[in-house]
Amino acid sequence: MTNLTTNTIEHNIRNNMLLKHGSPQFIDKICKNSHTFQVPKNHIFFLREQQAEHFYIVLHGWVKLFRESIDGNQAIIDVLTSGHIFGEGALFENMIFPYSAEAVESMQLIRLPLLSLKNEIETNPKMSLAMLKSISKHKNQKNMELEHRTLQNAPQRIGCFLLKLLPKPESKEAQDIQLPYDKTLVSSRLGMQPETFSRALSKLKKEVNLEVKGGSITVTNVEKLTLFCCSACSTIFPCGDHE
Amino acid sequence: MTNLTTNTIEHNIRNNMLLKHGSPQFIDKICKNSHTFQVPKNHIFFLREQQAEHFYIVLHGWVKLFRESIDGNQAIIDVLTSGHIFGEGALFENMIFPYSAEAVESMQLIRLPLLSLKNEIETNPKMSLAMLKSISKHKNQKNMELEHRTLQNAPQRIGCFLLKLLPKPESKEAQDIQLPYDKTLVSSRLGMQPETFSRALSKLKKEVNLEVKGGSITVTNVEKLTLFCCSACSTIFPCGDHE
DNA sequence: CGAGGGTTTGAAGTGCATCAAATAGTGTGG
DNA sequence: CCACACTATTTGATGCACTTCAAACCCTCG
Repeated sequence: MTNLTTNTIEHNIRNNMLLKHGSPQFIDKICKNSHTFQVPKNHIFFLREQQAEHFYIVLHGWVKLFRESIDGNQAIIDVLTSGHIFGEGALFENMIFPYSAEAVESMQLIRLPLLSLKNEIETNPKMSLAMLKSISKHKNQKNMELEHRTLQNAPQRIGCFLLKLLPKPESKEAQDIQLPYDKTLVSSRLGMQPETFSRALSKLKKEVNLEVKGGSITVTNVEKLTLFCCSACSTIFPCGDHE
Repeated sequence: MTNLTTNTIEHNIRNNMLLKHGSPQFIDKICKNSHTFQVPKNHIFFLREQQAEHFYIVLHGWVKLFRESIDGNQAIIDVLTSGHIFGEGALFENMIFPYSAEAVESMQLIRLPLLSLKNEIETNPKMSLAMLKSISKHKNQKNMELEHRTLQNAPQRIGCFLLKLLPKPESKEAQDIQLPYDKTLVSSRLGMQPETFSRALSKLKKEVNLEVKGGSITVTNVEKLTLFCCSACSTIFPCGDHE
């Protein structure tokens, strides 16, 4: 392990919303027991139901967390990128991963020992409070997603997804967005078919004056977009369904 | 407050999955600061966005937790009965209720001080761990619900709802079920219209040999029902989407 | 018995899925 | 740098699931 990677790892751990609340000893320990590695595109590197010994931080690239039904369909749990951790949920599931994880593209990860985290949560009140905050936030996002599925149609859900990508959420100015991963994945993240996504996006485009060129989208009228999406929803953007 | 109610309250607190992990001083304190009261049918007794000072335990009856969109539709978050607590989520939302609460029928509640709970979580590691377990479980249920919305159709979602009501989940015998609240509410809990519910239930009835008489349902073939619902899902019943 | 809410049924419409095929875009080896 | 292969995306045609609107039915309760 080069000094550079060590620094990168430490930097990532110290900046992670959850881990940074750990004690110095804890940080030290997991840094020492950490490991970075590369995952090739489309590689599934752990499976749901599998015994969990590690959790992960994304250094670079995107991971897809998902579950598969008996008859072969999949439901996307989340799609994460740099700085986000995952796999830690196994702590509350008898050390069994509650979802599978696949590299959306070639990707770099930090692997960290789950037992150390478990121990830190159990012994450091600061850490367990941080964990509470973190899970609670996730739970809220899930509630928002469920609300979206219930109350919003396909174009509105797409619009909401775009709003979350705005570089300056608070500003009303025209803004450029780049879709973070391919449209097929976006569509399944939003619980619809690729064809539906395509058609819904062009409907949205007409409705709120987007400019779409491949994965690049310009939102000319943020207010119009906000109104279009959030009127079906319990909260107006920015609504907390973030990160 | 009669002695009887005091005992009832204490009994409920000591048996609550979350609160029972509190310290004796905490239990004492919240018992002293507790209050039971009756809520008439259809009464909305707190609103989303409202400042939260209390959380609640259901003594008797059913509460509907929900959010309302700008243009007047509602999304059901949960429907709870005896022994369940709610409103505690405000702790992680700057003491603001993240949903509204309405009595589905005339109902009895225990009201408890939220700040005491906050304090206990912050000072008693046992309690914060219990809270972690509790929220984590809720988060999982939300993930399951989202999966169901994505992968199951209306009859399957209803079937899944019925499975959770089985008095002997592990047994394969024919079993009787009573719908816990009216069909309109069940349907919106499952994210569908009452008409859809009605039609989907009769489809399910043909498909897996149910006997339906108003709100009473006999599942004659548990295995068939399980297969029908869970083949669309990532886990076979009993699947953890419970309580 | 009659009023009112819950539930079912019917008819028609809408949105999304599915299947099939065309098109655009990307990376590869020559 | 081009042609090819392969994948992502779009478009068209059609079907199905769920919704919507309307009306009938049923049940309970005063």
